[in-house]
Amino acid sequence: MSTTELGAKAPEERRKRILEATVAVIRERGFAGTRVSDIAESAGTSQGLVLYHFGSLAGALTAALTSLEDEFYVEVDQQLESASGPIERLRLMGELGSGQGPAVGDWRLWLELWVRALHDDDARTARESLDRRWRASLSDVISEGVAQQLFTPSDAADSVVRLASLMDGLAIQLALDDPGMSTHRFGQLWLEAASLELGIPLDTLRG
Amino acid sequence: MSTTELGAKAPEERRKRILEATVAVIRERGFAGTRVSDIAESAGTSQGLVLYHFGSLAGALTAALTSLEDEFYVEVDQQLESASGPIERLRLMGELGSGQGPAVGDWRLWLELWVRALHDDDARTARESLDRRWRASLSDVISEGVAQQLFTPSDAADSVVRLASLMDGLAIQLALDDPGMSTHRFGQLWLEAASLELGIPLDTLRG
DNA sequence: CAGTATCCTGAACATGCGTTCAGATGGAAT
DNA sequence: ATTCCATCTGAACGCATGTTCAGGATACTG
Repeated sequence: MSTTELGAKAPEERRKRILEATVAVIRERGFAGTRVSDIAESAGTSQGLVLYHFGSLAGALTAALTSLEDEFYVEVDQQLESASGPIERLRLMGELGSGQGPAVGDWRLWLELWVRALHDDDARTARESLDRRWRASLSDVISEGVAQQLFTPSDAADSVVRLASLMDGLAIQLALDDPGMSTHRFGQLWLEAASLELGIPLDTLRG
Repeated sequence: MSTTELGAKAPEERRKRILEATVAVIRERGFAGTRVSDIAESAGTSQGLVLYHFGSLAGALTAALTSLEDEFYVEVDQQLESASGPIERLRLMGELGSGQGPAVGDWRLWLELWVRALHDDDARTARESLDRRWRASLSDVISEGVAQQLFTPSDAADSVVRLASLMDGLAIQLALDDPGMSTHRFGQLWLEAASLELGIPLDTLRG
């Protein structure tokens, strides 16, 4: 019997813990405010180990970034599969964005990512691919709706960009706790925009 | 005759130079990346003087923030007065946002401000008041259009929030040089949204 | 002209933080 | 049992950077 009960995969467990801790700290203190000691403390290990696994602070931050990316993809796809029909999928995307449903993650992380993308290339490509992916999903839903003659956008591509951008813009207020913004109002406003953009009666969309 | 040709206001000139330098450095390196030495170098003075005038790095950053706020107010009001009629004013706001006209400032600064607002109270209140002010201007323009029966939004308040948020969202892509986004497309997309929201024929809006 | 307050500088100081490193620990292989 | 390698720790190192400070220069004042 070994003295540890963690089994053979202890090191990788540890690595994963550090990764999660890194994300947690970034969420709290932002990319710029995250220190190696914060990560170590949050993960319950030494600073040395963080550097051992990721080489440097920047390495840990980048690793956290891609880990986040993966989570995002998995969660969005999983959620979208669970819905049937373009109307319901559209509603779901509104909820995913507003964070009502099982949240994709805190919008504050996205703000942090955007700013980091201004100065860091890894962040730039990560955010670009996340955005592209999200817009692709939205585009798919809209195409589906158009094919079923439920949606009648005057220009589907433009509507995709606008609806995605609107979500980002609303997200800023949500992330900053702007008075007058709430997850409920977020969802409301976004669905109304979708109704306008895609020519769907609001009642239909609200169900 | 004094040996300097700067006149009596030399100290305040100097202070102003430092303020402008601070804004410039923030624009380049972000809030988090701005160092006292950067400001001093950019302003052509010593580190000591920066601290002498603003007490601390944080003080300089905050001062730059409020200075930015003032500039914004002045420029927006000045621009909006130059336009006549709600349609033209709306078009102007689109241009102001996209940075085509005399730019309000780089959108990257706004991104920086948003993220700083996550962790710093001065930034939080600054950005909130900037946002409120901008939305108030937009709201005024829309009210004017409604009064003249040019605009027919189903809910003016909601349209204000959506159009302002859409601008923020588009701005992110512009700030990050997203492929597929440009100042021209920014203005295009935003005006189309305004057309949808306010029930204005596109031809009218495009002039 | 003398005195004083304001403005400004460059160097010194203190500290926080990323990184390095010498070794401890423990399991696997021989 | 001995060796070896991966894993992990805590301390030490060194650098970057915000802040302090002693003093010089300049401009007002009486």
